[in-house]
Amino acid sequence: MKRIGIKDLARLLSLNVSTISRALSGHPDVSPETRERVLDAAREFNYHPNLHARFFRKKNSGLIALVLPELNSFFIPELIQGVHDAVEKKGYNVIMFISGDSPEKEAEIMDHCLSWVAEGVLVSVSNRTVETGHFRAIQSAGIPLVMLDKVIHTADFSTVTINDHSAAWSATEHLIRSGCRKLLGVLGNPGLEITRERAKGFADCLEARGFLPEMSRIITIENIASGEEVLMEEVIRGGYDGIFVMSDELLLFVYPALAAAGLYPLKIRLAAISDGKLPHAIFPQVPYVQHSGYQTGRTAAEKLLDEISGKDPAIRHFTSGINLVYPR
Amino acid sequence: MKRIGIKDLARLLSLNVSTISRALSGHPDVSPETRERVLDAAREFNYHPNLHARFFRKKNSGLIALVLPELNSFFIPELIQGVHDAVEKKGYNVIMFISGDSPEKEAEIMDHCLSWVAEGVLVSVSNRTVETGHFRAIQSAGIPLVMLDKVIHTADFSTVTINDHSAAWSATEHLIRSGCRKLLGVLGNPGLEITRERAKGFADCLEARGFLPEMSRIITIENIASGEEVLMEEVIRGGYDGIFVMSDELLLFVYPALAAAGLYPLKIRLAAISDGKLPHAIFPQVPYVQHSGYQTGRTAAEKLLDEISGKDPAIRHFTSGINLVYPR
DNA sequence: CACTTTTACACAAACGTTTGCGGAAACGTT
DNA sequence: AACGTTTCCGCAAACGTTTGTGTAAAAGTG
Repeated sequence: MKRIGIKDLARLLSLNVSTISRALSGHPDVSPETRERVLDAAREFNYHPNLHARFFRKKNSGLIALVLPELNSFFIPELIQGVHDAVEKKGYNVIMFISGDSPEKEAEIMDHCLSWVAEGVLVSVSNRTVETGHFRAIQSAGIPLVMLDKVIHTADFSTVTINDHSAAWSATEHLIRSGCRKLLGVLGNPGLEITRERAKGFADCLEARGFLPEMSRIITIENIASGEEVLMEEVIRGGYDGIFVMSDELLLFVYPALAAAGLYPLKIRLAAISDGKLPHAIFPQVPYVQHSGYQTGRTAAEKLLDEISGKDPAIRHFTSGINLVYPR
Repeated sequence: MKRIGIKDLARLLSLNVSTISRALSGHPDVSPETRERVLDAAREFNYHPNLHARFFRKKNSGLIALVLPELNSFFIPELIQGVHDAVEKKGYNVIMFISGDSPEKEAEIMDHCLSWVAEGVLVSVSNRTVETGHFRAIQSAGIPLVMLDKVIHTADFSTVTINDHSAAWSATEHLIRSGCRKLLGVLGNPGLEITRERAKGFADCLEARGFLPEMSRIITIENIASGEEVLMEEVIRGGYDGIFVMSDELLLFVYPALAAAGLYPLKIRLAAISDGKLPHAIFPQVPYVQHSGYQTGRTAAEKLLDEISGKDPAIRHFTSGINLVYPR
């Protein structure tokens, strides 16, 4: 029942602890025979190194902290998977924190990261965060920090996002090419950079294609509960023939509302930004600009690992590739 | 830049390390004035306790390991959230592992849990796992282990699942009550307990309601790519007026296929088991029996915490509540 | 006042592991 | 045979924290 340690093995084999340690870590200073003896004993008594003791002594932790505002988003699982795959390959483990979209909680979590001696921090910033002091504290402790998905653009942190402007542009252009002449943009939380960028992409595309101001409109859905009402009122009054939907979360209620009103697919076209699951599930399939959560997570983690190993200490801002997916 | 420790504080305040430690942990053996001095200094030099050192000394880790086969499922994020909420309340942290559905990887992960001195392990078992030796190893090291969602039913481990039999029964009964007279069950991987239970619930309900064998059929979709073909062939030949869909993953392609063929919602009714996101997104909304990933994760984590604190060491099998959700 | 008790701190050991250093034995070279 | 080298292992310190024990000084007690 008692956990067996390096000392126990030493006693059992009448060797010194240092020899056991070196045998297990493949140090050349130990003969092949004793190495075998040690490995056999370790297996027999199923020895497992105490990582707390090891990391405590070696002053690193093998931990990458992943901080997320919440988990309900569509592409978060893929993001986690991407992070996980990247860090696992280098022998790191992931310790996960959830800020619940609270800046105070986020600050607490940063303290936790310091306490855990995380070797790197990946953070998708809470929607309500404006102050970045708690992030800076991490950095000034010498711990690399990379923001992903939901980011704050400053010169202090590396970031990985999808190219929101271009994604929105691309989806909008698809609507125009399909023949739409009056467009509505449905957007989320206006405080987020992601929203502003997508709104800008939508607007810029319209301007570039010669749309007059009265030929398009943007509405903001902040409260999902009352959103449907707001949406339908605008749709009925506006006479739109195309709607750009900024996210899966919004598509989740825009589609059924329009379908129930008999507007989709007959009177109104849709185009969305999505990871692809939801548009594929509804009928007729909604064209969408795909953004990969996996890619986002993976890129961010790899950049973080580069910073940890000192390979690329520069602050960089990545945008992951996007591509338009038409209904089959 | 250098990390500041308890010793540094001691030197700065010309106190002994033990006094610092006790001051920070609120031990009564330290006067209010010095406690204040210590706390002030800790804040000023932003001291953060080294958890590796602490846990190493105290022989616990504050870590709960969460082991999942993969992250693509619909209700996994909610499950994670449920686990997270429950353990966080007790001051634990979550360290996450992904087995990629490989039993070998799963065994490796169990070793990792031992090395991390996890205080408890939550595991959703890989689809391909048959041997439970690696789980037993965890237990014999004195670490509680609870299985959730995807479980193996033995007398050795506590489990938390949804009540698959009853959920399937309930969905099936809904179809019958709605007037369906020829039913198809669409099921997933037949190797999983979850599939067998849901198949049984479907069949048992039909039998109880007096359906003759020729009035229903079950098909198994193992490969999602070729699934649509299999499904449509059966549907066209069978003349069904109701389909029971076992999971979100399956609904994801059953719905568009039927809709494209003009069968849903006109000729065929659907009923599913789901966490509720997807059925809400499609139109007309599909009635579903709701199972909560959040509840599953939370219940499992709470049971685990009880076992850790010695409050309820008995092996128990929980099934979380379910309820039928009609379209609005 | 002489005593016991309490208060508030210091001292030091321990947790499991890694690692620089030292050294005996074996081997290789003249 | 005398020396230098290499091989293989032991010794002991160190990492940051907690905690049992020791102890002066202060406070309480009769």
